[in-house]
Amino acid sequence: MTAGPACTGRREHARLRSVSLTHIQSFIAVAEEGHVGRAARRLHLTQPPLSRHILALEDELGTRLFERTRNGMRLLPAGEAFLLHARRILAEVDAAVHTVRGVAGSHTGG
Amino acid sequence: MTAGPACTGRREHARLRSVSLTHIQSFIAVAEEGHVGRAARRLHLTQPPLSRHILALEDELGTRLFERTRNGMRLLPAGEAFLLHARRILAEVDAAVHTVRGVAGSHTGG
DNA sequence: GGCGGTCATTCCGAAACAGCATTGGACGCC
DNA sequence: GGCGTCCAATGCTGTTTCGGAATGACCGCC
Repeated sequence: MTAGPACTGRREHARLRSVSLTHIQSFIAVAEEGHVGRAARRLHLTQPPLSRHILALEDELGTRLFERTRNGMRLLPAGEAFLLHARRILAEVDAAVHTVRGVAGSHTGG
Repeated sequence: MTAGPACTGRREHARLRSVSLTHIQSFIAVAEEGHVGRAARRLHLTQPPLSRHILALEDELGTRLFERTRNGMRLLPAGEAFLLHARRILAEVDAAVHTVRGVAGSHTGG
């Protein structure tokens, strides 16, 4: 038996061991800006870690999300598909936070 | 009052600086198990970090999500509201991964 | 009063992360 | 064709974050 966590005995939510909201945010920024460096500034980050975010995401998904051109990054079809989901995920998180605050407020503050 | 990075100069996706998919996963596990320790085992984790995840989430949301009883953790209304969103978020992530793999496969594998 | 079970806290070592400096590739210019 | 420019990728290092063992605090039970 493997010694690592690869037992797969549990059927939790599959792996999202690596996909993080930070990576998703980074992906969206790069997709919208078309440049890693510019997206980095928008996120108050520097270029190298942002570049690594994208690489990690692509590695996790097993597919290239962007085409590297000499003008920057262009979305590939897989990237465009992911972008739709990515936006929805962040919107869901936003909604979750908002909802909880609303519920809490109505219960504590009337 | 908190003097954090409340500049809000950028109107990105607001803050989700702290809310992470790991925390959401932890929250769901605790909500379903009703015990931090048991949820920890299910996640192949130990109790202290999991306890911290919940505390961090509650801190981030500004509200208690669970009622601490001597028998474990019981969901408060705010927690129940968050649970619905939490499940949807993870499902969205799952769908995103699935979709991207599908798109990539159809483009590379024919 | 001792015991078992629960979550919260403290401390420490390891892994992850961001940033700096640099490299490598592609194109335009002269 | 060599050189400078613009872009992303990589090596390396300091810092931060994170997980885990041990411990504390609380409560019911016997």
